[in-house]
Amino acid sequence: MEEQQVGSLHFQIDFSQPLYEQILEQARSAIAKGEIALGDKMPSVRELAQELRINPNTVMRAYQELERDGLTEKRRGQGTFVTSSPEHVASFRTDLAAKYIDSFLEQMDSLGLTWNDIEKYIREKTAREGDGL
Amino acid sequence: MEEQQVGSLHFQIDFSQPLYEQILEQARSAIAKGEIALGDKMPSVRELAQELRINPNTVMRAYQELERDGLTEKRRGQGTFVTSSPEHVASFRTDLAAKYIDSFLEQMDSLGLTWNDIEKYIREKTAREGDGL
Amino acid sequence: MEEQQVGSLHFQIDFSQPLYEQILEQARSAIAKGEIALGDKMPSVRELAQELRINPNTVMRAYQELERDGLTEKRRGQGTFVTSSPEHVASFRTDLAAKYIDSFLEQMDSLGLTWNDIEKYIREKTAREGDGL
Amino acid sequence: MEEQQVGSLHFQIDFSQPLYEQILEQARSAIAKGEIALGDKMPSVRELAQELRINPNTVMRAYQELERDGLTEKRRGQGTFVTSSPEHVASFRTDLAAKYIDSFLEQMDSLGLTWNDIEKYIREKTAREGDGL
DNA sequence: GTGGTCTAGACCACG
DNA sequence: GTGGTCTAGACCACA
Repeated sequence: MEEQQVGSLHFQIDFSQPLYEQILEQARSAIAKGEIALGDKMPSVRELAQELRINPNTVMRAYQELERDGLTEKRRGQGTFVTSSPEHVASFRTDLAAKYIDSFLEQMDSLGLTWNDIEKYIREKTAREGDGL
Repeated sequence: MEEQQVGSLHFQIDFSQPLYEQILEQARSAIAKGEIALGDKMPSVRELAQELRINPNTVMRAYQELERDGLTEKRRGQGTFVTSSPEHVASFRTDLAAKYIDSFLEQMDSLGLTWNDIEKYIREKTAREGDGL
Repeated sequence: MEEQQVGSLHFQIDFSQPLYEQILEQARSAIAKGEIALGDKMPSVRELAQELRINPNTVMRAYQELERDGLTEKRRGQGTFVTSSPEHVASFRTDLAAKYIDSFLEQMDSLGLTWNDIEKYIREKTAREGDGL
Repeated sequence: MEEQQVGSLHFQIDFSQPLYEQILEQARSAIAKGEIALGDKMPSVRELAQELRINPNTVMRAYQELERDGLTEKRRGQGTFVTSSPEHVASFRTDLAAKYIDSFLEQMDSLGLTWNDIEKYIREKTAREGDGL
């Protein structure tokens, strides 16, 4: 239940999953949802490591992956910045979503469930939560 | 692209994922979809290991998990059998599906995608494939 | 001047360039030139680290990059293997070569040299070395 | 895509490479190609730093390197000037070109590519671009 | 045995 | 100050 605010980002990490993956995914999500603006400076590797009380190498690994995905850019001696290209973000989002959806459909198919079954579940779930759960 | 038929089951394994998980999931799938009938005998650990050319311990681990899920039962001196209770299978299927769906919705939400976006993607995909691609 | 033979590979490392890059490039080269056969097992991370007397993490970083390039595959608990797909190797080689050539042509252009100048230099060089230098 | 005109020179810098190297190379290129004439005054360190909005130390480092290469001279109280010796420029160009070519040939060799392969690629590329692409 | 993750702490290049 | 590379050494999951 570690919940941390660092600059305009907030992180929640637990120790049952690789830390660098959690940082990666939460940073990705913040960028994809626009919670951190295009062109903005990310927290520095050291700063983030200190705040989350983890090793800088772990943060760096996540940051390298973000850059490989085209979501951030490093500027020597200045820090890490969110890409200022909306196209990069959009195409990344689309690609990842497609990957997630396809693998989800495979999972469902492996249980013998059809798209109708899924829609039904979602409708029920929405109704339940709409009722104030 | 290793594709193997063992008794009434067929397996497809690749080495970039935990082997025991793949066996587990593919056996689960066969039971959930009725590809192997309720009450039927599963291949023995040794037989399956030999056919797939993997370590028996790896198969064993998958079988233990299946039994813990209530999908199979061991009978002393006879081997491992698919449960003969349709209720077990049904409830397992529902639980797992709910788990998959919830985690999928979380993934989508982390990318800032709504249920409408997902439906649109699916419709397009279905159309594409329906056209004979 | 460290020169090392490890299995069918040989490495030569110096400390004026990132070690992981040197390992990466020399392993790439061995695969591209067929010095290690498709499908063959690479030295394990630990083994290579021990032979080259460097840290396993450094080797691992190079290996991760190789896998990202599609030149190797990891098999859990078994080790790292050269891809068995000749297409992967061929396309990797082509892409990388194109990248090298393009950037070389830019360098030459920045010095105001034309393709003819380059050919002339090469012809002279070949002649010199053919003369037994 | 920062593109800047400073006096008779123009610079294009990105932040994913050492800034001082980019300035060095682009200044070199301008001198080698005669875009700035022999004996001409270079922009002052301060002026260039201001225009490119980078740290003066960074520009200084590039200028020191240029002088070490014999391409420029500092004159007390007057500034930095392009050398007025065509021989200096010519020999520098030849040396650097040789260095580039040799290292390029090594790269190609590490991929198992011969001079013929390279020529073929170049011919195709030229054809493609000649067609008006 | 294999690879994967993480820590602590060092030193370097760049701005 | 920033990120980049490396070491030494620990613990984990998988086969």
